[in-house]
Amino acid sequence: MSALASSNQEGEPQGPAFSPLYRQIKALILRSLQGGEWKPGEAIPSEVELAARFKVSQGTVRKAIDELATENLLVRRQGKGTFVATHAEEDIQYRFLRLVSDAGRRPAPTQREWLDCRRLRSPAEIARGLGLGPGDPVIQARRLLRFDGRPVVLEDIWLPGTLFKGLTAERLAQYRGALYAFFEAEFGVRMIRAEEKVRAVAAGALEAPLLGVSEGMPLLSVERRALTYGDKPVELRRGLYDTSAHHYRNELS
Amino acid sequence: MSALASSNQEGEPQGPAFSPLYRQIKALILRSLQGGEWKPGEAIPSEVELAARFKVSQGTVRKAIDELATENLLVRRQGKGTFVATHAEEDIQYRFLRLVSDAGRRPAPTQREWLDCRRLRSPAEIARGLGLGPGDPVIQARRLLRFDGRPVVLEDIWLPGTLFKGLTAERLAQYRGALYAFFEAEFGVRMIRAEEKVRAVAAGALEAPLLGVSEGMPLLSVERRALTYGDKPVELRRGLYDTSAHHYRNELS
DNA sequence: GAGTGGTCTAGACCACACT
DNA sequence: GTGTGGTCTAGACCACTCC
Repeated sequence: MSALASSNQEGEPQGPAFSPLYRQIKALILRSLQGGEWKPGEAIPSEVELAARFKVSQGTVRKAIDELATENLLVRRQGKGTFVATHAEEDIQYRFLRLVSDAGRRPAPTQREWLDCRRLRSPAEIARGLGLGPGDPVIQARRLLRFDGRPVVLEDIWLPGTLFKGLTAERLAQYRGALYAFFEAEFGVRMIRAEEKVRAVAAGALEAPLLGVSEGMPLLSVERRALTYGDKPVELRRGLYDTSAHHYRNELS
Repeated sequence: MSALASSNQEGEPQGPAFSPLYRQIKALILRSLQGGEWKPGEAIPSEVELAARFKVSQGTVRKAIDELATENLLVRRQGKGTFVATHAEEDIQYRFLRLVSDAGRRPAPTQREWLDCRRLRSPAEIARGLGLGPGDPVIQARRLLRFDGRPVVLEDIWLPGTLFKGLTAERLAQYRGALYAFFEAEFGVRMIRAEEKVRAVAAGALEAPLLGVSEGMPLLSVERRALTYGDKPVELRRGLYDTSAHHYRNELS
């Protein structure tokens, strides 16, 4: 028997149904992750250790970890241990970037150019998307991604100012590697999942020259809302993709 | 002990690594699904029954079914049984349609209009995508989807002629419900998963009037390749979406 | 109450990585 | 060899559905 909340004895009539033990364990592990007890890239305690700590069987811990692994919060490595997922991993970088060259290669941007980075008071729409009050400080940055020298992606990024204190254009320009790895290492902000809204739009007079296309040219507009633990939004992004030699790839199942 | 291929005793030096029992069970269940032993919507035998049939423990069958369930091939229903997934289910219809109204509603098309349906010899590009020889018979159909009366999606669909014998414009027009449910019920073809390539394009002179937009207007081009068992391609689709009041929604994780 | 999937346990053994 | 995750088993009990 574990020391955890046992089944559903009594309780309010409209109780939240029934939560199996392994989900309670999962919630505990999640809290440790969120609280930073184990840092991204580090190993968490072994299954037997956790089983002992929580006073449950190894199988129950396993099932909790299984779910966290399929949610990409943990990574299991046979023979080595279970590790906190990180955007710094070579093969996980640009995990959220769905852009692929028409030849099928999944390109890492060959060049990133920061065009702007400023702090300002949040416009109402941005504040709403980030769950902030209107007028709260936000950081806005703009960058251009090139593939094989050609500009393909123009992105505007909004971040909550309080979470990303000290973020400057210099530090952005300096960092090599994926942006989310940077956020993780420098600000302790982990992107867990994201939602995107994709549309076709016409290139505006301001953006067109940056992407090297003519005004009115169709571009892919990709609005992203990235979330961290507890589904808290921590980034808004609006990308304009030139899809004349690339496309947005998606798997349905 | 089971009667199945036991671990990796000897074998060719470059054996395919190691296949756990539950994966072999999974493969067997998959074969039965593919062979039509259980039809879409029907219940498969209970876990204990399958365990007896395959001479393994219930836990092993469970793990096999677990994987098939996460791949959306089976659906578990506590207390009732495990069922073969079907596109005919109310809440699974339009499972692959990522289009959402900007208000956030996930619309079932209020009207579907078939504009064309013909048999022809496959163009080279289509044949390649469907894994056919050039000149093999294919069916091409075109339809328009309306939401709240407004045309939003114009789709061209290509199907292998041999798999969809007897498909006519009349039968298409007659059927109510999702297209994939129709394919499943009438031709025994089950769509398992799909890949999509999304781009922004300009409305052409021919398509623009059908969608009620002006020529040159940016549209979302969605190319889909749908696969059945064994990753065999059985449908190509090219949709043009008017994204002025709708968008393509995607979840990243 | 009978049957189904869902949870939890305890223990044995296998595959893999490090040392 | 030791420790880690991965597989497999057998059995008990729980939650849900239907009769």
